[in-house]
Amino acid sequence: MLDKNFDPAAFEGRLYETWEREGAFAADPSRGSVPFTIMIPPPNVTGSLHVGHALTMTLQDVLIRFRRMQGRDALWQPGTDHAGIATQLMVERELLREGTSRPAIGREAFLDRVWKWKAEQGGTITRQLRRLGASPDWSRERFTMDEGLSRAVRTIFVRLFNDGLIYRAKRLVNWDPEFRSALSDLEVEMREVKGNLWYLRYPVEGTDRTITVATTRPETMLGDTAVAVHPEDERYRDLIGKTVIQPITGRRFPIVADEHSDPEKGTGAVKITPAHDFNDFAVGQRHNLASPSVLDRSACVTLGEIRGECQPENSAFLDSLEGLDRLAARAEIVAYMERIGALERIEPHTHTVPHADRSGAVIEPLLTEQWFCNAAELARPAIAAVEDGRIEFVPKSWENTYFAWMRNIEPWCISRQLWWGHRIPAWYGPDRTIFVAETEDDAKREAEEHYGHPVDLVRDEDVLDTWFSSALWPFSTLGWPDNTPELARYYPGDVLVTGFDIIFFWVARMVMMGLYVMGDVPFRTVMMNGLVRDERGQKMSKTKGNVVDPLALIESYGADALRYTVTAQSGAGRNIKLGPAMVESSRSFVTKLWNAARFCEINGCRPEPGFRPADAKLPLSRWILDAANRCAAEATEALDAYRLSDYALACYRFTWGDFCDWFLELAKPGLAGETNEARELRAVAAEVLGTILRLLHP
RNA sequence: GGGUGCGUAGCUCAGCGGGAGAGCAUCGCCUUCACACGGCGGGGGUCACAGGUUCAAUCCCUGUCGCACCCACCA
Repeated sequence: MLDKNFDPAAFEGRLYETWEREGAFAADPSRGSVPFTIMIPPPNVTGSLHVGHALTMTLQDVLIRFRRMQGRDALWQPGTDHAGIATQLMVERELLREGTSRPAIGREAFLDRVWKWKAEQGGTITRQLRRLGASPDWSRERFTMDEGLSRAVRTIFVRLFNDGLIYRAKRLVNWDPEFRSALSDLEVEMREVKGNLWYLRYPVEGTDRTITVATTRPETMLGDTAVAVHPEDERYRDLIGKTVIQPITGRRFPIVADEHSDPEKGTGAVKITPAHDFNDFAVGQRHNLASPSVLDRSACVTLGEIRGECQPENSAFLDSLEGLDRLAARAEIVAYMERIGALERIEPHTHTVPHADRSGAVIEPLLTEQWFCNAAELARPAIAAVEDGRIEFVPKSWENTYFAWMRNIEPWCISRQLWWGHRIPAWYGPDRTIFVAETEDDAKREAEEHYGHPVDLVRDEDVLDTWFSSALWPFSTLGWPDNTPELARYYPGDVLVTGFDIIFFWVARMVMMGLYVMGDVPFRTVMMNGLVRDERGQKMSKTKGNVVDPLALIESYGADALRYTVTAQSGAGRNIKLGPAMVESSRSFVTKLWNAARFCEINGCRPEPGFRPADAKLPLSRWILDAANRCAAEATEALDAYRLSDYALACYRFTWGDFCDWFLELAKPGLAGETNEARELRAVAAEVLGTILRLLHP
């Protein structure tokens, strides 16, 4: 006898173990059926399950179970990501707590430490996915730093390099001074900050005039190489071409005319610091200006590059700046300018300042040598693939977002000054000639050929952006570069399900790499799911304390209740609101279903081996069977079209409204006994219950 | 500055050219032998606002306001 209240905790774990043990989730290339592939967005290996995962993984699980039930050879490829920056940060913090640090223990020991951390924490997320009831083929689990996947990374790096699509260049990059690494544009987050606008007077040489520039970062004035004014600006027209004298260093540089200057902003005259500002860098290129760096990798003042040009009278002050943090230097410089009467005024000013999304540090644009990927070249076929419909987004409106970014894509900075990640397969000869090869031996051979004799090579210190290996996920997990049966069978995948927050980070780059390496798209449909918010629609964050823990919800209400909630809420690409109240109402549905099954059991409604639905005679039977068919058709249609909430609601309506409230209530009086009618009703009840269970299985 | 999405019952949302809907909440009744995590019944909306197209507009167009998010050069 079933208990009247369903206790999910007692069943879900046991049932899952049986499923997994019996290989119910395993894809089987030797099966004859048509494959159906979903690549899991690999979660951070040391992460834990949050509501966003709960949503996206549930939706994928619904789709994969649906196709599996249809007899397709369904592969849901699981795995985890090494998450370079995030993981390294966590381990570094742990080291700091122990009173040591990453530089102190050295690269090798540090990497050992991260692997150890991974070994300890690595199982958490996959355990939690199991608790959610997700059904990927665990026997094929991969990790982005597995030997196989690492080989894929090296192979593609070499290929892209040989094709001229990866190159090393000295460019202005987003620099995280706290983490001391370059970041890609995507890892930068603009935040509004209250600051000041300092108006600084620069004397114009050979006149008694000054020109006033406004800046939010006075410390960068040390690296100025020009003042720019708009060519049409009447106020400054006569000053164009004249020379200004930097008040602190005494360096001389021209006043140039450039469209970049906006007469409306500040004073209309802007100081140009090519080495520390992206716009200024562009201006510098147009006017052939030098671009001396005055901040080092920790964002501390370094005057090496300009020292020779400075006037000796201020060397005491300049010496005092050397090595100062940028903010300390800012204060000193402002004070100095005020002392010499060159500070016109200070205006409070709110502006958006770039921050590193992980460390939170203020980004300092820095001129450094980095590895870049020519994304524009790779983007061209990737744009075409969406234009001509080989890839379709659901909902379609996301295609515009994709296009907008892809059509204006900037070179992708792929090197990171981290230790945890795929080390760049590049070696340098004694004269800094670069040898890119899959292995050190290959590099040495190339070098020997180049120099005519064996030489010692030094390997590049940097590692690759985490997203570089993620971009290869759709084929690297299937064994590429080897020509495996899996690769032939499961590539390209069918649908990718993910949040729109990583459309550029991941989706776009998978398309680029898939087309470049495989000559075909990595998936045909991209289903975008929304972000999960709290019950009032607010973003969840630890500081607000409104984070909902999916595991707590599972404990209280059961995995099915949570899964049903997120599926029913997941309207096409829109954000979903999630809180205990909603899961609670789903739990009621689960209980309702449980009790319907219990009712059938109590009343002896068991599947009749000889029963055929077409033989049903009673109007009630025929009606419910017909309704069940319609519900099944509706559910299937909704799932085919990726309208998962419609699917969930159709099942809900039929189960509760039609089956429980009408059919079971009306059938009650006639269920008992051995009449033909009673036998038919019992068989129909069992039949329809079976349909419902199958429909709701996903 | 550019762009996207959303504003429909107290809440969450569906509908998207001709009857304003669902679930939850609420109210009333039901101490019924599957389920009170239940059953039956009821109340509740000038479909953000202003114009326009149409025989007809919540639905199409234009504009306004409000909310959210994305992109963008930190003067």
